[in-house]
Amino acid sequence: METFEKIIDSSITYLVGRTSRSMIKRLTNKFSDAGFDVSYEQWSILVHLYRKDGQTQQELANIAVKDKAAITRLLNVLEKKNMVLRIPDRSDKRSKLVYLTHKAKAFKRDLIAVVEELLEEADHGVEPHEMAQCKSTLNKIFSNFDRLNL
Amino acid sequence: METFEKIIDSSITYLVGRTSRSMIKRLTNKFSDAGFDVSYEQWSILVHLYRKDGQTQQELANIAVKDKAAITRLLNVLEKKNMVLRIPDRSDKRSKLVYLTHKAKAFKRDLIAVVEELLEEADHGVEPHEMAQCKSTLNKIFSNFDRLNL
DNA sequence: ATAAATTAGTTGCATCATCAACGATTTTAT
DNA sequence: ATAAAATCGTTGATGATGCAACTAATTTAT
Repeated sequence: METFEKIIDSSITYLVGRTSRSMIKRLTNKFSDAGFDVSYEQWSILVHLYRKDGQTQQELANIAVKDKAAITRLLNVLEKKNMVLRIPDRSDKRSKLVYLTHKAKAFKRDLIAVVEELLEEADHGVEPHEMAQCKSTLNKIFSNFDRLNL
Repeated sequence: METFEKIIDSSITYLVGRTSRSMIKRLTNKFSDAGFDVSYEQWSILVHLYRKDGQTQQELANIAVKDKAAITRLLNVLEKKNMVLRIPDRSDKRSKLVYLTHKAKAFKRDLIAVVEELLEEADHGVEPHEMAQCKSTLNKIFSNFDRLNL
């Protein structure tokens, strides 16, 4: 039945979803194989701090596209693992600034190397131009829904 | 710093992940707005039953690309909502066959209509050929990781 | 024919997500 | 100046996920 082809197997929702899950699974395993006790979700916070240390939780929520409650809990985990510190912001007592620990900084190079490896795995059989085109289309689709999710 | 561009904002991992989450969020809201108490995950089971009723839980796990434990729990929820029934398979006592209830069948047309609307929303500003190309690339990337996740 | 391996489904454990409500603080509007 | 609105982070409730261990049933291998 043609309808099901359209809404399942060949739907952009299905294809994006399963691709996302397969990448997350692969990255989880690669971190673990490399000896790091860091989940994909924890990485998705760390990487933003590697780029810019000392952001507020709200800033992290926005950039990581997650709920601020989710950030609170991920940071609880990262704090327990001695990867981050929460420092009250002197100029705005509502906010906390999140900083990487020495331990987290020491992992930086190796974690990034694992992710770069993963990105190369994704490229297999995909021309650079084709990948660029795919990213561009994904950005359009994301924008469509991001706007609708207001 | 060029590295961060590469591994975050413009990485296929990040783009696929956020697109997936924005689509799921949108679909959840659309179901809810249309008056259906059905989550994206529950839909992802129902749709396979709409295509072919009476599948085993293992078949559903394979086709939905989820853990069989996840299927068990989603079916518990769907059963409580009177959307599915689990019938022991007479020819293999280990298996259960999952069937849609009348209630679930009554929702079929409307749920599919909501999803078709969602897919149209995704298309905004994206040429048909461009969308087809994007899906093709996503399939390649999925295959790369699916193989590696063995 | 029977022991060993495999398969189907469930459950416990740990992790993560979203939503709504809340307290504390800051911003804005009058 | 002060009352109302908005913002930041936390918490509780609920739903979902993956992995591993387990039971029951079926296949397979000898």
